[in-house]
Amino acid sequence: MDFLNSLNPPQKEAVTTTEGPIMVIAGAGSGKTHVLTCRIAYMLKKGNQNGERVSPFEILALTFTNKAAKEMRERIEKMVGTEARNIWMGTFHSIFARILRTQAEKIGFSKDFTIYDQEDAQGLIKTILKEIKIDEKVFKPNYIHHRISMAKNMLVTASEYQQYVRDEWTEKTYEVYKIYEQRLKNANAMDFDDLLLKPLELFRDNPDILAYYQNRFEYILVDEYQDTNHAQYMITRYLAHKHQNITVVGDDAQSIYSFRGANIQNILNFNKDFPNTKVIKLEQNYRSTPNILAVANEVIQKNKDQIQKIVWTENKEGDKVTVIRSLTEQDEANRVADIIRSTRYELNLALKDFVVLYRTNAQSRAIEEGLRKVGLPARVIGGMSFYQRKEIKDLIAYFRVVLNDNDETAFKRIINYPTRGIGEVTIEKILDASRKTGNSLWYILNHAEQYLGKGKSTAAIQGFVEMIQNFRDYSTKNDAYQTAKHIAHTCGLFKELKNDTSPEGISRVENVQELLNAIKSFVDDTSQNDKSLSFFLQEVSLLTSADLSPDEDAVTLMTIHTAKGLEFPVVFVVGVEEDLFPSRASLNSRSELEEERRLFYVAVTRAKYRLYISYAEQRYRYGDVSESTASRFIKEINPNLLNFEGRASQIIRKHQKNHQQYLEHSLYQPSVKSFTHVGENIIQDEFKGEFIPCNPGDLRVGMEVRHEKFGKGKITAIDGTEDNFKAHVFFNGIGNKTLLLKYAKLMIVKD
DNA sequence: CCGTTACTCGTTTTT
DNA sequence: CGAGTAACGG
Repeated sequence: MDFLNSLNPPQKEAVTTTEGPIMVIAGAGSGKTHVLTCRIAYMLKKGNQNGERVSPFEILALTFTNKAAKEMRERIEKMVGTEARNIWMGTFHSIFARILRTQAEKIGFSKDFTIYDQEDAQGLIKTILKEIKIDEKVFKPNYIHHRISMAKNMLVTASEYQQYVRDEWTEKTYEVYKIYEQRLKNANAMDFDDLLLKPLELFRDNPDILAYYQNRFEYILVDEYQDTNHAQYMITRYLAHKHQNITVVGDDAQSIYSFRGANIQNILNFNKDFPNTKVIKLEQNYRSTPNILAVANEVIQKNKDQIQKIVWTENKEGDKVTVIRSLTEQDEANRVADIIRSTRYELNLALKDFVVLYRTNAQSRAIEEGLRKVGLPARVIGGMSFYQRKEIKDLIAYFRVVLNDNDETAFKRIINYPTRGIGEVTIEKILDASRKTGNSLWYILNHAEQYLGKGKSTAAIQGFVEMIQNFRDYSTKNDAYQTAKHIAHTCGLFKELKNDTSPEGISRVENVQELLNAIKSFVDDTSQNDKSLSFFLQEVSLLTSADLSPDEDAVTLMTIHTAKGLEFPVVFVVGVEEDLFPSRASLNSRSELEEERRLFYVAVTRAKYRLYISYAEQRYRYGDVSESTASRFIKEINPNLLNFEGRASQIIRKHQKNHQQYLEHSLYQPSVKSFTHVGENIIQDEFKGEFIPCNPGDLRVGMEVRHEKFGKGKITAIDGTEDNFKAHVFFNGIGNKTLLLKYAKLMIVKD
């Protein structure tokens, strides 16, 4: 196994320990993906520890994005060949959507169930609010949806939710939740949360099915475990129950999705559920320079909730981290553009080696504009993704109606788009009739005359019904692409869009064409055997912004959340200002503030060679200017690690003062952590052993040392020459220090 | 029934 | 500022 040589000892252990529960705490840039890849390749090629062959069909690997899965699969394929294609690998959502499709009847759905995205779900909630006359100005649909979603994540069903009702809010949520679930079911639709909930229901009520999957998935791997929610946690627990061969990989310091229900306790409590868990820590970073890492370590150290670990590196020193202060956000964008323009030649980098990261999608505009002005192409990831565009969703709604005649949300979207004389009043009548009689929308539409009488509207409806019927017939005789093309040209959408000759209008036509192309290549894809339109829609509805990656050479712009798991030679983190990052909404609670800090940690650790942290003193908010100040996260960094761009001396002095004040007066306390037992074990490990005196020459990067004054720390780098050896040491709760070995009496910690 | 115009409100982050 | 909604006139 030649690739084992590329692994350090803990990595090797994580790869070759095939049996039993394992938790890998993988610091940023510690080769986590490499380990996962090698681990699977190792099992396939070499078999398990008992010397048995492992088949790819027995491995289930759950990742955070489809892109991560795709990349991992490709890398494994390079190592072991085409059998890699047979591994079950994907996001929780896509894997279980696939399983649900084969088992849908068992839980009262048909296999062509529709997946409702955020917009669909919220739209449905909105109509429910209207129907039961709850003021949507007070009880915001998105907020209600969030509460329902959280409840679902916690496996609280609508009827169980009743016991949590204590005020007006929970009461309304309860009312809506009940109807919402009913309506989803009637529509033969599931929302994102259902894709995790329904499998659990399926397993709970069908022990034979559970047993089947438990047997089948002998080895389970979960990546980004720190961002799994309770439902995902339960799924893995169910599935791993029989074989107990579960490997979870994660980094508590990179847990940034609690707003989506991610539960950090999953990682902290893992070995309660799997008592013989082997904990492996990967702490050597292969990505970033010591300077970048020092900044990251120093900031994250301010968090109370964390598993103690020290990420260190042997990489070359590199440049200091640069802090950029700008007057306005335009100014900020110009500077970023300027730096990219000059650095790309200086460092001989491609444009796609640069990334600009921000806290909120809204910030992308100014940066885009700044880059455009100097002629640098930019690629904005996220925000409104392709499949969320109106014209795309419109066409997809036609597909959905053709496949699933109960899909209420899709019906409402297209019944009068393009306009065909079926107005609001008429639609209301139809919905009303459906609700009153309990008949489906499709049924009412088919018997329009009976419910609405004869008239213009009824004729229009009959025309619509005929059209859909025609599409349905067509779809049974033609493939997905032919069908899609036929629908797009016949439903009037193309005609409607072509009327608009503005640049945006033209781009909309192109987008629709692009969707058709995507379906064509889906049909032509030989590695895919399910070629139905239905399967295409399923795949499409679970795409992430990170999943789309055209390979043009352009500067990448995205949110920090989207950047998780990626790395770039040069990183700009922009808008690092109070009230923006950390977000104003997070200031009320410690845990939310700590999540912001973890987010900052994620941002910083994306950088390989150069990192710029930028803030502007003025920024547009809600259309008018507002003043802003540097984020506390900047002040938490030791100024010795930083370079200040612009009116330097003045700013440095100010910054040093800030930092000093911060250390003296702030809430900052050396880390006395609140740990669970996992954390405690890890801490205890670090405190056992004795100290031995040493000569400067004995010290190596990665060693644990003890300093008289600063206590215990880990060497993150060594430089200087002969007499002047300097060690960069990261001390627990104190941060980075550079020590002259001549003077510092360091002791090696021996275990 | 349809399209235009005036107003309100909001920003976290996304499978 | 811009998206999304309510109100109005054709």
